[in-house]
Amino acid sequence: MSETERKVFQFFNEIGIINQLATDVFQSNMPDGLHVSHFSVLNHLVRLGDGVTPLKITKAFQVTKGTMTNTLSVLSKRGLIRIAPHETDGRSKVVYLTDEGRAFQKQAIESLFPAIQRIDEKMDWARVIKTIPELERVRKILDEDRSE
Amino acid sequence: MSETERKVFQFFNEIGIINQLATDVFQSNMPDGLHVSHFSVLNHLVRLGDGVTPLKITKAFQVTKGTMTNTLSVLSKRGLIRIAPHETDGRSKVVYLTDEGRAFQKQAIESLFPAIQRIDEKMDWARVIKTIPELERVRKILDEDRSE
DNA sequence: TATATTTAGTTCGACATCAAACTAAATAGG
DNA sequence: CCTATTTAGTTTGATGTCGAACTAAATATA
Repeated sequence: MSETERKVFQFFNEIGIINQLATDVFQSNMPDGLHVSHFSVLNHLVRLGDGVTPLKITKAFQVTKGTMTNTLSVLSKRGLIRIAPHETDGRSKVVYLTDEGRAFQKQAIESLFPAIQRIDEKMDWARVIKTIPELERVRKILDEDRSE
Repeated sequence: MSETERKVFQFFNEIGIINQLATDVFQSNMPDGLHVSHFSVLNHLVRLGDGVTPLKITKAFQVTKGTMTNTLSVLSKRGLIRIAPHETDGRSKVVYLTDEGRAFQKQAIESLFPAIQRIDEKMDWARVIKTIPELERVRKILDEDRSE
């Protein structure tokens, strides 16, 4: 294994650990029985707009359709989204945020601010932010590779 | 939400997506019924040395003891590790790699080379590698924050 | 138009993971 | 020493996720 290959593995390893640590912090701030995945879907709908089909969300998150069926049904039972039949396609459905869903998303994000501030002194956010373009590049390449 | 906060969320979001895409590639290269988590434990033992207790591995991966019990029992049933009683502590055990376990780890890593080469043209590894120190810094800060 | 194929979503069985309760061994405090 | 507490690991029930089989609707093709 070459030095470059070793570094590449280290890169993905660091990514994996950071993801796990960050997800754990996030998860510990989720209320009663809600999972990060539920928040993620709500967040997606807030940021990119609701009124989309389950399949579109499935594609965005790169999960199976069965997983999304489950996630959406939990959100729906909680009253955080509303699932309506599709106007023109009898196979399909359309997902809408409810007011409760929007409120939850907002509150969940705010609940993270203490954690961010806790590590604020140690973290040099400017440097962290500088890595984003490169991460975006990597993400896009991996994403293209997947769909080819 | 400030611009910096927005960027911070974007950073962790990119990390999450990259992790998922990379994990999926990795998982699709795992043979018959083995999971990335199984490989990760083997890899950990190869890199940092075997002959350690389950609890130590549990701490390293930041999973619950129950999860590690399950992971190790799968690896043991597959003959990839050997679990022996602890010499001096009757509550504890010691985990050793078998030859099969070492071979599997090696083969699993090699199985990734095609995927790496596939995206090699598009990816500027030098730039990717340059982000590692910053990722390490972030990882360490999150890790310290967790244990405090 | 009638049939075949594709597409959207659900269901099912398997498994990783978690939190919490539990067992057994080691250690601490009296 | 004896009891209480801590520690290492297992077990149990719940849940998120997956892959594969399935249903129903839409579209393509003949």
